[in-house]
Formats: sequence, C-alpha cells, structure tokens
Amino acid sequence: MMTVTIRDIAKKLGLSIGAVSRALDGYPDISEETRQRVVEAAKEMGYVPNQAARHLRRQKADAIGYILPASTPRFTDPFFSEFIAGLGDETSQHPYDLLISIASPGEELEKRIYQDWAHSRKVDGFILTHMHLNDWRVSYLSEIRTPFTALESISEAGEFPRVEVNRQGGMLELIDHLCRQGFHRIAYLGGPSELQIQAALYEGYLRGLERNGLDFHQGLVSFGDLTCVGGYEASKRLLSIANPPDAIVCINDESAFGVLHAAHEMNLSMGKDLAVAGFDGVQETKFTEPPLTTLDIPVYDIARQLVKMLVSEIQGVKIPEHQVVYQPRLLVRESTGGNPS
Amino acid sequence: MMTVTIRDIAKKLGLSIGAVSRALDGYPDISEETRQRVVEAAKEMGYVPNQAARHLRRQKADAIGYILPASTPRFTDPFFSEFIAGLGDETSQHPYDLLISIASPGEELEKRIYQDWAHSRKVDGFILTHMHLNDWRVSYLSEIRTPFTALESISEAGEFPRVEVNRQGGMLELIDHLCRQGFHRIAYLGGPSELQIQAALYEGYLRGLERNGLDFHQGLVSFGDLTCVGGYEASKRLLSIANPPDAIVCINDESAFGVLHAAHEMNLSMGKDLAVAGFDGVQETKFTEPPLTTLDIPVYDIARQLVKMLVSEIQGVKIPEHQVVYQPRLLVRESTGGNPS
DNA sequence: TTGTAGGCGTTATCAA
DNA sequence: TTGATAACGCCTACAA
Repeated sequence: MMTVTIRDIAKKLGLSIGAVSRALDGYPDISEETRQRVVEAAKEMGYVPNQAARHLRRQKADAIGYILPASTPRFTDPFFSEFIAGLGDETSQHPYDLLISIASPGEELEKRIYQDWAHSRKVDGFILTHMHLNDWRVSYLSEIRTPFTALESISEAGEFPRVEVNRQGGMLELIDHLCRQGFHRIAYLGGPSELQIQAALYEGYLRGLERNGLDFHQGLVSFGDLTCVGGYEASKRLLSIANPPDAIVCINDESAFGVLHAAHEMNLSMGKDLAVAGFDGVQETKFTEPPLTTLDIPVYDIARQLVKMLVSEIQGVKIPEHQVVYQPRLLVRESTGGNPS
Repeated sequence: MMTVTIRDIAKKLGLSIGAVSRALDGYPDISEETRQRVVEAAKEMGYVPNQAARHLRRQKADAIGYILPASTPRFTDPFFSEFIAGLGDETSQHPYDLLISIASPGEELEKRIYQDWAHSRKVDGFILTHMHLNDWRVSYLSEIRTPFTALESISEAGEFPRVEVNRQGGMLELIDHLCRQGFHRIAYLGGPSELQIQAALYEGYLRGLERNGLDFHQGLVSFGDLTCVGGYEASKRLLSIANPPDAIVCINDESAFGVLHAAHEMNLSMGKDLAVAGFDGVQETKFTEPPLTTLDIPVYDIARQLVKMLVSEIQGVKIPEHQVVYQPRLLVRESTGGNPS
C-alpha cells in the first residue's frame, strides 16, 4: 500500500503543496480550474489525508469517546447494542470517529481512561451514560474543559448539554396503570443505589404509591444489578416473603426477564397473580411469555441526539436544543393484564 | 487544560527533549538517575503523550477497527454487547484503541469506511465478523496488506488468522439430540443466504437429517433476518403448513425468541408439541419460557482471542495459535424437552 | 492566484 | 550518557 500524500499530488501536477492543500479543502482563493485538476488527481491517485498529521496540526482528533460501563465480563444488555449503533450512525455523519472502551464504573481504570483520552487528545469529547449521583465525571470534565453530553434522569445542577429521560414521570404513569388494573401490593426491583436512574425511579415509585393511596412496605423493595440473573434473584426474595407482592416494577427490561422466569418457576399466572413491568423497551420485550409491559425509550434516537449535541458543543456552535427531555412511552402488554397489542 | 509536552519537562529539568523522550520510553542508554527524575516529573506535571504526534512519527495508529454489521436501525442483538465488551477489554490490555463504526454489509458506505480507515491509517488492522461467502473484505484487505482477523464458520481458502466456530458440528449434535428426544419433523430457520454462518448451519442441518435417516422437505426450510421479528414471521410460515414441523432449529437465539412467541400464540406445548433451539447462548436464553436449548459459544472469549491474534499480527509476531477452533456447547433445556438445568 | 516556510509533538539518527 | 536536529504530513500566515 503506497501511501500518497499531498506532496505526491503537488509533484505530479507541478504545484506547491500549499496550493494542493487549499484546493482540497475548498478554499476560495484558488482558481476553479486548478481545483478541479487537484481534486481529480487526488481521487485518481487514491489520496486519503493522513489523520495523524491533520490532528497534530489542528490540535483536535475529530473523534468522540464512549466508555461502556460494563461490570460483569459476560454482559449482554441489548441496550448497548442499540445505543452504540446510534452513536456510530450519527458520528459517521459529521464526520467524527467513535472510540470505545470498557471500564467498571468507579474503578481506577475508568478514571485513567477518561484522563488519558482527554489529555492525549485522542478524543474531543465524551458521551456519558449511567450517571451516578454526583458523578465525578461531570466535575472532572468540566474542570479540564473537555466537552461532554450525558444521558440523565434527574435535573442535577450544572449547565452541560444533556438528554433527560423523565423516568420518574414514566414510573408514575406505570403505577397508575397497575392500580387501575387492580394491583395494589406493588414491589420495586431496583439497581445499584449510586445510579441516578435508580434514584429517579425509586422516587417515582414512592410518589406513585402515595398518589394512589398505597402504603409503603420496606419488604416490597429489593435491588438487583440490572442483569437477568440479578432480577431473578431479587424477585425470588420478593416473592418468598409472608405477604408477597401482586406486582413488580423493574428498573430495566433485563431485570424483568429474570422476574418472569422466577414467576414461571413458581407457577404464578402472569398478569393475574402477578404483574411485571420493565423499563427501556428493548425489542425482546415483545417476545417474552407473556409479552412484557415496559416503558419504552428511543435508545437509538437518544444516542444520535447525544452525538449531535456533543459535536456542536465541540465545534462551539450553540444549538437551541441544549437540553432535550424524552417522555417514556408506556407499552401495556399482557404481563400487567393488558390486552395483547 | 494546559497540555504539557516533553518540551516542558525538558525545560524544567534542564535536559534536552531527546533525553526526556528516551527516558520515558525506557531506552537503556539513559542513566537510571535521570530516568527516575524524568518519570517523576512527567507524572507530577501530568504529562500524557500526544497521540497524533506519536502516530505521525511512528506511522501507526495503535488502534484497531471493528465495523458493526447493522442492517436495521433498531438492532438490539445482545451478541454485539458481549462481543464489543470482549474487544474493548482486550484492546485496552495492549494498549490499543478500539474504533467502531456501523455499516450495512454490502453497501457502498461499508466499503468506504474500510478503505478510509486503512489508507488514512486511522487503524492498524480490522476485526471481521459476519463473513459472507467469498467476502470481498478478505481479498481487499489482503491486497492492501492491512492485517485482519475474522470470526468464521467455514474453512475457506486463504491463510489469514482466524477464530473458527464449528457451527456445522454443533448443528449435527443438536439434530442428534432432537432425534433422541423423539422429534423427527425438524425444520430449519436460517438467515440471509450470503452469510457464511447460514451456509455452515444449513449444511449441518442437511447432514444431520441424513445421518439420522430423515427425509428433507423444502417446506420445512425458512429464512429470517437474525432478529426476533424475522424469526417470528418465518416460524409463522413454518407452522402454518399442512404438515407442520415438530421441531425448529434456529440460526441464532434472537430468531428463536421469535419462534417461542409464535408458538405461544398458537398454544403449542413447548418441548412436547414443538421443540425449539437457538444458537449463540446469550444470557437471555436461560430466562425465556420455557428456557431455550441453545448452542453456546463463548462470544466474549472469541472477541478477546481475535484481538490478541490481530495485535500480534500487526506487530509481526507469529504466534502458535494462528487458527483457533471453538466447539459450540449444547445446552439442553426445556424448549427441546430436556430436563430443567 | 500561487509559492514558501514554520511548526504541531514525537521519535530517531547523528554528533558531542 | 546526553544534546542538537531532521523528519512524519498537513495547515496556514505571509510573501510573491
């Protein structure tokens, strides 16, 4: 693979490298004719600009970073497939590159990657998800003046661009729905306590109980780790108490899958003896037995929105939609006694 | 963010930038004492090498690329979450970066990305999955001498490093299992015909029928698109023929999820009226109703293996495991009448 | 409208 | 053992 540079093009055309460079970048101070010649020669010779040189010169990477919050080695949440697809599709429109890495939240490695990528200028900005309460990344990235956008669930302090999902509102709607269906002993199956989404949903759960005149019982609250297995185990605990719940709302769909399995094992009639609901609206919820009621959020679109916002942030363009709010859509299915849809 | 360079360190320590550079890279021709001083100062000043400069100088990116074969916008196959996690974990061990993009196989965009990344030297090599029969990428990348490793299912010509999954063997084992369980009208639910895995599995299906003395029926073959929805629709076709199958083997777990749903809708007793099996062994298979028999492959480990092989390929190191073969592990569960496990 | 030249931060090849 | 210096390929003031 003989790499061809602007120098090669210049030599071939008897031009200076400066002229070639400007012609390629479409500067106005170059005659239309030579521009044509240059562009043509470039294409013909298979010229592709050397990224490293360009980055060094421009002091930017034209790349954004996303660090997957993977805690377990075999982690298969379909959320991430969809999210990454969205990130990839949007970045390639701009054109930016997408750098991916993995680190367990809170570990030393995570911190190292963010620092490293920012300081070595591998990326111009970050996409953040799975925010913690008082997330260190927000203050850190603000401090070193590295742009970022985040998927959030709570309006915290700070004026960074973000996509908010009104999880609390979604949860309220769900609790209302369950009450209308006649479920009144509603359990909450959450996630790690440091997660923002956990806090938001739990808050929604409490307010939902209150506004429907239901009592809170500590025994009806349990926590998993966002995986099927975690959901399975947490629901086992919930269902084995003296006065078990007649409904379980889950922090995400994966957890709910575990609940469905546990309920099947106990021969509970789903949607009657026990209602189950998830959160996220992944494809697979439509195909469980019974189909799972869930609060659907447009993961793919959110990912694209985050990239769009980040890119304009990096380029210093102020766009109107600085903070977008998505409202989860309640998909009622048979797992909460809804009609088949 | 004041970026600190080796020049800054040199100035502070009264050394030349050359000395600092070599000290940092651990060259032997530097006194232990100054090396110490330099390393310490670097850490103290928060020095991080500028990637662009390094790449430009070294003519390599220390990065590898993976292009997701996403065809549908909302694509949520958990396979990819796990695969990307493996890629990310292993690349960060080396240390390489992982560049991700998305493109539908066969489209012009796909070709552009491979070319662009290779020629602009954004990446030093590629990870390939979802190979096609006579995949253009193999010949193309060989031609431009860009290293790559691939996840394959068929021993095709070509001497590149690869991980092979013996899908055909797995399928044979599965068919044997179904026959032992008393299922004899076995249908095949495949995927796009240009896919290698499709060819391998179909071949295994045919050989499995033959070695168990079963007749082949064209009507017992149908094709989806590797998604739940595709699996659902394809199985509807299979189950609505005059003499429907008593078992359906699927090209992947996602498709099988769709089959389970269709079968539930038709009130079939799973594992008795109808056996269903998937392929991949994603977490979620353990939690379906009934739990899904599947051929488990270690997606995470495969991803790491591919990166390991690619990195040594890039570095010109010949490693013994040039071509690794994985044997799928048959997980018998209730969807094929197996005992609960 | 085009050419020239300096420099982005490193690494590597010389001398010293 | 260290210091100067020339690239790597590109962009961009400035000069012509």
